[in-house]
Amino acid sequence: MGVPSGSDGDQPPTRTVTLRDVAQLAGVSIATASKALNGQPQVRATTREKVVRAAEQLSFSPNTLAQGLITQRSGTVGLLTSDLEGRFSIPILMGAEDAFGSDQTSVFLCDARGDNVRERHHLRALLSRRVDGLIVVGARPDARPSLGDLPVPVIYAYSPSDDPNDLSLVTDNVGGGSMAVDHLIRHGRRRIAHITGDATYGAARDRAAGALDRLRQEGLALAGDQVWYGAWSEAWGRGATRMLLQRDPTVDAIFAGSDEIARGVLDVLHQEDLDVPGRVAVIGFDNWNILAANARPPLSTIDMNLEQLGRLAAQRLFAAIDGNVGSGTETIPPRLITRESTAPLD
Amino acid sequence: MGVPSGSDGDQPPTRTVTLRDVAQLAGVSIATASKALNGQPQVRATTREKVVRAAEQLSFSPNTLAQGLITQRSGTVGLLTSDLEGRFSIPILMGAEDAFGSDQTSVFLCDARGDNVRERHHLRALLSRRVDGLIVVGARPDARPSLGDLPVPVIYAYSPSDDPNDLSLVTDNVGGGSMAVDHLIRHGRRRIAHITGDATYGAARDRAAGALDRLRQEGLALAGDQVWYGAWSEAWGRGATRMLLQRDPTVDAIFAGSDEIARGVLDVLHQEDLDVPGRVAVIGFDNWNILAANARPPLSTIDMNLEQLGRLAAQRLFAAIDGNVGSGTETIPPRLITRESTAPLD
DNA sequence: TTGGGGACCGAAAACGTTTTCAGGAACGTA
DNA sequence: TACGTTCCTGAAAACGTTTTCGGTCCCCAA
Repeated sequence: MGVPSGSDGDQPPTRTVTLRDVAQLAGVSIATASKALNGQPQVRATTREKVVRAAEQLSFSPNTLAQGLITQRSGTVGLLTSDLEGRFSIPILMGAEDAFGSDQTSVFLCDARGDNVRERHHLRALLSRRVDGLIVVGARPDARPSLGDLPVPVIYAYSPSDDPNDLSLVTDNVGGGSMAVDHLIRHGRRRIAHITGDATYGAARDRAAGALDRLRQEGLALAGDQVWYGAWSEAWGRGATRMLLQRDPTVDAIFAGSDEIARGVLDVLHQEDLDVPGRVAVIGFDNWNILAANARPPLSTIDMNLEQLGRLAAQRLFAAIDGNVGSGTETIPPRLITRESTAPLD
Repeated sequence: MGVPSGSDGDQPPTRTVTLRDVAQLAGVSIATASKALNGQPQVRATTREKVVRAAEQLSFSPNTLAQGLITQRSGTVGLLTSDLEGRFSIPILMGAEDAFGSDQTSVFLCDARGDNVRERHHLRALLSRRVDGLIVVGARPDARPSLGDLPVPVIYAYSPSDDPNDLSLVTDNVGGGSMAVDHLIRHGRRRIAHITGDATYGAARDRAAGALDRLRQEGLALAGDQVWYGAWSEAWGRGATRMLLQRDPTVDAIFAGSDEIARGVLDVLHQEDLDVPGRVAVIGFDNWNILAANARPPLSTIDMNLEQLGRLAAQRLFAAIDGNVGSGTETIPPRLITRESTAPLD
């Protein structure tokens, strides 16, 4: 277990091959070797060929540190997230990584764990590494303090910056809420209730606002007479549903503020022998696959398009690096995922 | 939305401050400035003070690219994961990031998405960036092809390398399986069944092996007469439980191969009005918090200590970078999480 | 007064690239 | 033959550090 051992082929400490080696093997100067490999036009086709072959033969790989030093572009960006643990950072991060990966930029991942001093520490490190830009991914969709003026462009994702001069990308919770309710209405539901999470989250209030808005347009009242704010948990979903059924047994659809809550809702509806979606339709929020797709029945839900948000953040960052800095808040539209927990009332 | 706008204070294009500026302000040479800031002894206390003050005043931050160029250490490592999406990579990644973050090393995150050519592409990029080492995080706990001889040390995490000369860190599935069954036995259970996932996963077979082993020690037979291999899904948990109850109604404990499966098991037990844990105890695997902690009742489970695995990977990589390269396979012990789905039979 | 030695400092080389610019070769034209 | 072009190549500077090594200054003992 972990036995120290010299690497297998204990070669004479093979210096990493440099451009000089390539040039030498190709019989040209370092300058032309560089130009040949970078596709500069002012080099004869035959010499370029020679150089390329030499580079391949030595399996040369240019030292990006050196390149970055002179071009003043490191080809790296920082991804500063406040909680890796949370399920929201990950898709954003995937989208961003994907968008960058197809370019030549590499991504530094930093997790501040919601700690401010850790964030500043990582920030220092990233700037010291001369990243070309950075994306700040928040933990919850409420505004966060701006990092202020930095020598590189910054994009805020998920949590918007509190400074309107920064560029922030956020999900559309109002739109999502109204989209969920719209879906239920289209399926003929009239007695629609809303159970959601912690009211201190802007996301909870926004989704509720969107839902109420859509109901009002239709001239409908909220079943259960109130928005059931509580916690982002399955247990709250169960508890609220019991109370709701007691207060208003005529409910025929429940919009849950998260898939977790929706799971709790489903659980109690089963206990009460209320058929889903025959008797009561249920729609969740987040499209957290493990919860939504495996529910019984599989859960219709609103997808916030987080991966797209991540990709867009990457694109906006590129633009900013190229000088097109933007500002303000851009909103990503959500997407309805229909599964079997919602169906037309017949 | 995204209106291009020059940055607020349109300062005269503020060149990033370099060591030369610090030296100049402090009235010393670049050399002494460097030595002063790096805590080299051969510099008078008063001059060091001057330099430090100048550096602060200009908020100097050393260019790590330049440093890396000459010290031949970039202070970066690559984290090459095959699927970010999967829930197993994340905790490992968190552990590693944490361990590195407390050091001065930054982490390049690369997601190969299970694609081989993407993996090679990222590998090239990382080597070009002169990372000091890298950690390869697999998607499933079966062996994966070695990356072969690289100019930097490599640690394989979760998925071991198929080359025994590499150093791999893996979870202990056999131990986990036996730990789960042991827990059930200690609670007086005698009719223990095992429902698990896809038999092509080494993890499934290993956990089953550990479970059977422990049963054999106790002279017990498996309830249901077989290991119920199937899929890593809630649906399979439900289906298998129904079959199991039909075949052997005397079962008093179920060891599920994953928390997802366990959720399905719980669901059917509730439908059948079999009290958990009064009548049947249930234990899961993975300690996937969202599923386990929110189950009804909260689910006892086996935690694979993935975060610790990530941290250990970071430590081993450090050691390797410092010349202490290891080889072979190191196993991380699992941990029992007891919640309310298991209890003594009375 | 001289010499030795310690403490401190700075000039310069080095890391591996890119880019500028001067110049050589080859060629066509007057 | 002389000259202007065009095409290609290479010397050298630059990027921002670290590190080596020789040098200066000062102090103290002989």
